[in-house]
Amino acid sequence: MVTETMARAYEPAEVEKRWYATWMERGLFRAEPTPDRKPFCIVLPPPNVTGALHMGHALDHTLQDMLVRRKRMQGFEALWLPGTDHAGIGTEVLVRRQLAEEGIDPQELGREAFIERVWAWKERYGGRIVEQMKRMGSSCDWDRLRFTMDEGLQRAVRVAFVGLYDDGLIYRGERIINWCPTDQTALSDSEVEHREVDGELITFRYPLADGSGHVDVATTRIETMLGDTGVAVHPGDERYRGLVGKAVRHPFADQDLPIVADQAVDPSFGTGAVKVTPAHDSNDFEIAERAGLARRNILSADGTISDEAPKPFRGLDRYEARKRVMEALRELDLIVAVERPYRHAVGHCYRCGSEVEPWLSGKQWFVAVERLTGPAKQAAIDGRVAFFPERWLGPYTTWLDNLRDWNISRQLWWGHRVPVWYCPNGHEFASMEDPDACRECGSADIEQDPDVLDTWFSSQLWPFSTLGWPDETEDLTYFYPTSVLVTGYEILYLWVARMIMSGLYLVGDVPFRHVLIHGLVRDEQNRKMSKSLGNVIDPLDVIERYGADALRYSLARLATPEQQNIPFGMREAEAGRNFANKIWNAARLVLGAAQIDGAPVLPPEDARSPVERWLLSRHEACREEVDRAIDEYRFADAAQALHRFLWSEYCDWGLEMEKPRLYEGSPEEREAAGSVLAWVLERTLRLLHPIMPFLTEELWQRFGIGDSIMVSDWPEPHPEHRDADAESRLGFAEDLVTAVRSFRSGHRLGPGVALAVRVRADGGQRETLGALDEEIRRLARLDRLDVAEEPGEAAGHARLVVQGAEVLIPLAGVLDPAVECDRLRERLAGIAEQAERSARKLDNQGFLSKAAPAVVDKERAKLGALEEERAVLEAQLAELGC
RNA sequence: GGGCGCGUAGCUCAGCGGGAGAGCGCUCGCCUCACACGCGAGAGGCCGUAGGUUCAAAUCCUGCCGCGCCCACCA
Repeated sequence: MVTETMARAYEPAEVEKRWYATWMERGLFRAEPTPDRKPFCIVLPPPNVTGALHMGHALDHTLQDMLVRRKRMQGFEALWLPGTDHAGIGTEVLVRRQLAEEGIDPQELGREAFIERVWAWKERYGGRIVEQMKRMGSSCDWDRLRFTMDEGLQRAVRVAFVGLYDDGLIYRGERIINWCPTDQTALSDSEVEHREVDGELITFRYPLADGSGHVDVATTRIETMLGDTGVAVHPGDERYRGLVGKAVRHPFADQDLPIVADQAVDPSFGTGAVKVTPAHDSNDFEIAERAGLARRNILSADGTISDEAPKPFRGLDRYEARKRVMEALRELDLIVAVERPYRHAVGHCYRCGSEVEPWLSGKQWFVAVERLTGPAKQAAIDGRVAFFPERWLGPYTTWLDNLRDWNISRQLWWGHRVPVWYCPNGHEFASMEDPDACRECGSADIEQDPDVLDTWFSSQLWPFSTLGWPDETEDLTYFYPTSVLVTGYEILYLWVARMIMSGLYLVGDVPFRHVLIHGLVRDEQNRKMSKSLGNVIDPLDVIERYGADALRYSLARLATPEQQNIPFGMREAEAGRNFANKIWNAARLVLGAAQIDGAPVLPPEDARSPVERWLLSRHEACREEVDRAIDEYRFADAAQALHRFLWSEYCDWGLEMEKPRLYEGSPEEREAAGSVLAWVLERTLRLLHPIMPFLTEELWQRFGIGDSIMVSDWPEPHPEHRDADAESRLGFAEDLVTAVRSFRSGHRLGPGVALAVRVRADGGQRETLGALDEEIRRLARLDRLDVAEEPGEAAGHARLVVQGAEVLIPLAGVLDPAVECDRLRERLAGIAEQAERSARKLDNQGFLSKAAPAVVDKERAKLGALEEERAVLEAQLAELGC
C-alpha cells in the first residue's frame, strides 16, 4: 500500500519540486478563451525585472494564487497572467552604478550602447524573480509571460501615446516639475514622498530700492533667494498698500525686484510678504506668470548653483549654498529671525531618497488629466470597480479630484522613448512607426525627442496590453475586464488609479472589477523590513526551512482585510510547517486504515455513527465558511476555518473517537468509519488546495481519483449534512471527556491511573453515552462508564456536573481530599458570581419586558443549571467537611 | 492643514448589541499503537479613557489620550 512509503514527517522540498514540474509539463496553468466557460482573470502586478522576491511578493502571490486556484477548480477558465516591469529609474540607476564600478562613463559609452548594457543586464538577472515566483507554487500561465518593454508592449505604448497626443491629452509644456538631482530626471507628483523634517524658517530683509524702508520675507530654503525676481503681497493687505509698484534691492545681484500684489499670498502667514522665486517654486511660478516677473534659474541639473546666480555662489552644492547665503546675509545684517527647528514637509525621491527640487527644467511632457479623472471616479462610485476594503474608495476619489497634470517625461535612457519627432522647420509630430521624414515638410533631418516615458505610463496599460491591445484579440474580448487586481495600498495612486483612467479611455471599460488592497508585510515587531534594520526575511529562506505551503498558509492566516500591516516572523512559518505535518500524519492514519480505492463513497445514513454524522456536519460548516470567506476576500478567516476544522475537530476529536470503530469494529463499522474519514479528508484537501497546493496534491494523489487536485472539482455544498442533533450529542461527549480529564489533571492522576465513572443523565444523554461508550472511555481513559437515570449512592465520590448530568468518580483513598475541596470551592465561587449576575438580570423588570423572550429563557435556564450544580457540589463539600 | 485606520490575554490579532476568543509564548503532566513539527490540562484580560444611547455595550454615538498611515504648492 502507498502509505508504507509515507515518512513520519512531511518533507516539502522534494514534493514541491516534483509537483511544480508536473503541473508545468501537463500545462495545467494554461488558459485559453473558451466560450462555454466563464472567464476569471488576474494580471500579476509586474515586479521589477532585476528585483528579487521579497515578502510583499510572497503575500501577493499567496492571495492571487488562492483566488485563481479556487476559480479554476470551480470550472472557470482561470488565467493568471504574469510579467515583469522594466522599472525605468530603478534599473537605470543600477546599471549606471555597475558601470561606475567598472570605471565607464555612460556619456562616453553613448545612449545605444548603454541601452544594450541594460538589456544584457536584464537577460542575465531578469529571469531570477520569475524562478523565485515559481517556488511559491504560483499557478501563472508562464507561456504568457510579458515584459513592459517587449515588442507588443512597445506598440501598445506607442498607440496609447499617439492616441492621447492626437486627442490633445498629451502636451508639452514648461512649468515647475519635481527634479531629483541625484537621478537627474523629472518625477511625477506621485513619485515624490513627503517627509517631515526639522528645518529652519528664516526671515530676512530686502531693503527697498529707493532706500525708504524694507520688506521682510521668510523661507525654509534660503539659497533660493538667489533666484528671487520679485516680492508679492496680498492685494488687500493694508500694511503694504503703499509698497506695491515699488521694488526691493537684491543684496547680491545688481537687480531690483518689483513688489507685486497677488491673491495667492496669505496675509496671515509670517510677515504677509512673500519672496517670489519663479524657477524654484510652483506657486511663485504662477505668481510670476501673472505679474510678468522674470525667471531666474539658479540651479543646475546636478543640484549645484548655476551661472544664473550671483557669482560668489556659482558651482556650490545646494546645501553648501544654503550655508553660504545665510552667512552672507548675516554679514549684511539682513537676517531678521531664525525659527529652529521648524518642522515642515520636504519632497524626497521615491527611488533614491534625495530631496527633490521644484525646478524649471525646460519643456516636459504632460498628460492632461481633467478628461480622465471624471470617468475614473464615476466608475468607482457606480461600483463598476469595487474596492476591498471599501474604505479606499474615499481616498481614491479625493486623489482624483485633486489630481494635477501628470508629468510623463523622464530624462533617462532606459524606457519607452517619447515617440515624437522634430524637424529643423519647427514641426513636431507623434508617430506609431519610426518615421524617415517630417510629416509636415518632408525634411529628412528629423530628430526624436530624447526623453523616455515614466515607467508607470507603460504599467498603466498592463491589464489590456498584456491581452493583446490595441488589437481586438480573442484574449482581450474574453478576459477583459479582468476580475480582480491584488495589490498593496502603496501603489493605489501610482498605478491602480492610472490603470482605471487609461483603461476607460483607451479600451472603453474598467480594467478590473475588484481591487483587493492588502497591507504591507512587516517584521514581528511591526517594523518595516529593511536592509539597514537587518530584519528582512527572504521568502526563499522560509521555503527552504519550512516549505512553500507553510509560507503560504502563514501569510494567508495573517491576511486580515482591515489591517494595513501584516507582521510576519519565522514563528508564523513554523506554525504553518507544523500544520502541514499535522495534515500529513492525519492522512497517514486514514490512508493506512481505510481501504482507499478511488473516490470515497459515503455509507448510507443509517450506517453512520454519531461521530461520523458530527464530522460530516462540522465539515460542511467548514466548507461554508471557507467559501464565504474567500468570496469576501477574508483570507485569514478561510485559513483559520480550515485549521480549526482539521486540527481541533477532525484530528483531536474525530480521528480519536473513530479509532475504536476503525480498528476494532465489525467489518461494516470499519468500512463506514474509513469511508467517512476518507471522504471528509479528500474534500478538505480540495478546500485547502488553494492555500497549500503542494501538500494537498501529494496527499490527494494517494486517493487515486484523477490527474491532479488542481483540476478536480471544488467541493459542492451538502447542506443536508448539517446535523444539530449530532453536534449537540458530541458537544456533550466532549464536555464530559474534558471534565474528566481536567479532574484527572487537577488531582495529578497520571494516564495510567484507572478511573471508573458513574453518570446520572437524562434520556438523550444516556443514549449518547450508550452509543459512544467506547469512544468516551478511550478519550477520558476510563475502564468503566456506568450510566443511570438515578444518581445512586453519591457518598465517597467526587462530583462533576456536565450539562446537567452528574458525574461521580469514586474518591476511595486515591485522592487527596484537600485538593478536592479546593476544586469545589473554586468552582462554587465561580458559580456564585455567575449566578448572582444572572439573578440580578432576571430581577430587572426592564430586562424581562424588553429583551427578546429567547434571551430571557436562556438566562433562566442558565441560572437553573448553575443552581443545580451548586446544590450538587455543596452536598459533596458538606460531606467532605472542609 | 485635511482624511483614514488602530488601541481586547506576554506578543500578533479575530470578535463589533445579550455567556470574553484564536495562534504563538508561558506553566504543569504525558514518548497514549498518525504526528514530541505531538497529546492532555492550565494560568493569564476593570476589551485605552471619560461621558452618552439602551432592559443590556468590548460591540452603537461623542469628547479626550496614545500609536500608525495617507493626502496637501502655506513661503
